[in-house]
Amino acid sequence: MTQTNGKPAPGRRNSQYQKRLSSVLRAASKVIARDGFEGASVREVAAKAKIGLSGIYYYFESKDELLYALQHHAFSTLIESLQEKLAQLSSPEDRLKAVFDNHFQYFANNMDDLKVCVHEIESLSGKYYKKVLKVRQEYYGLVKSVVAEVTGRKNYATNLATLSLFGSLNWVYMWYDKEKNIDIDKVSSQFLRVFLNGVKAS
Amino acid sequence: MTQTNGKPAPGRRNSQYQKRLSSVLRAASKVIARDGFEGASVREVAAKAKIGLSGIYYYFESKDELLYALQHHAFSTLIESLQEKLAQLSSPEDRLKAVFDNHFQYFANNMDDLKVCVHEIESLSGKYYKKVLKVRQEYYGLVKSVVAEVTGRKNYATNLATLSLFGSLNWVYMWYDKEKNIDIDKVSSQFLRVFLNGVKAS
DNA sequence: GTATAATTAGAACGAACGTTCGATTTATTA
DNA sequence: TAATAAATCGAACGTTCGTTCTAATTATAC
Repeated sequence: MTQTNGKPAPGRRNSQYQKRLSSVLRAASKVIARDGFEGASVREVAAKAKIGLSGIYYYFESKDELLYALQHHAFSTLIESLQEKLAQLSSPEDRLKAVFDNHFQYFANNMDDLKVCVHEIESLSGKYYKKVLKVRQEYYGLVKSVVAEVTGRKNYATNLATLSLFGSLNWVYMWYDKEKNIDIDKVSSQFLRVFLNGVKAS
Repeated sequence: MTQTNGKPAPGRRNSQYQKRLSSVLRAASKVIARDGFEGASVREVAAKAKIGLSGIYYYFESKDELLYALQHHAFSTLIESLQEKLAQLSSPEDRLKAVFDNHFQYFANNMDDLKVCVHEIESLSGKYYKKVLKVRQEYYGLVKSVVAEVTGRKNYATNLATLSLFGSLNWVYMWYDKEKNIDIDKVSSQFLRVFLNGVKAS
């Protein structure tokens, strides 16, 4: 299940195909993160991926599908790695810490992808939007259930707290500065502490 | 100081001029909030404002200046109304409550404007970007000082807490549903409670 | 080595965009 | 009412965009 679209099997040159495809994805991530989806041009993505303009359309049927692939892959990875961490933890507070750490770690290692996920949520429509919405809600549901373990109830307040939490996490790309070598683990711990104390006291 | 640009004085028909101008701003706010700045077309803004395409350029010198006017006005209003509220309060917790309420009230009454402020921060460049950055940082500094009153210190933790707070507030437009008649005051109280308990316990 | 499929390259399309310009209409002044 | 300024309009310009198509190239298979 490494394929993101319905293209015919790429034969034995599979490894070359995959390398090209992921270089296109990496380029797209960079350009879209910098210019926004509407502002990003397929021409520049192609140039950055060292491929012809029309070459993009051998790997993706449209600019939309490119964005879809980026977002879907990022959310899937986030969910997968979070579930792996959660499977080994039982204490609600440890599990909540895993939520924070998982998100921040993914952010630290894939800033452009996460920014594209957060900032271009509404740039898709139709089937692509629906598919991304589904995994996004899956991720949201997962986090919400962990928050509910801490608060002890699945009520409106827990729901709002989760939304507040997502706000905090999703805003990070706006102020985090790679150049400043900020310790992302400390940020995660600090965010966790404030949120945890906040919901426990309520 | 009702003028946002350096246009010549509009004579006695000032009232008509101002009405047109604000109808352009309202239309722009709607369209940009829905389609994003890059995706929004000046043609549709003009249509929604019931003016010719070229008429827009009588009031604004460029699409960029339009966005600048929207953002600068929104931040200025946010700062002004917050300062009015703060001037009458002395208790740190009451003042923090005023920060939440002020932001949520403005959001409730000007959703499109606030969304454009949050979502299109990076859509400007050059002089317009710098000017908006300035008022944005003024607003940030104001909120941060109130948070510092509650925590009792202006350290790194307070700084991070403020960033976390802004994330929560700025994310609201992504999930708030006007149709569902959500009580925005309750949302504000709930967000305040979690944040306040969080920073007090730390 | 020849046929077949996978991949790339280049040129071109129509559409939409922000902006400009000159003419025209509407309002104000005297 | 005549002269002046403010405001609006419609048409057009040049550019960039996403996408398509066909031909060429490269790798695989027999």
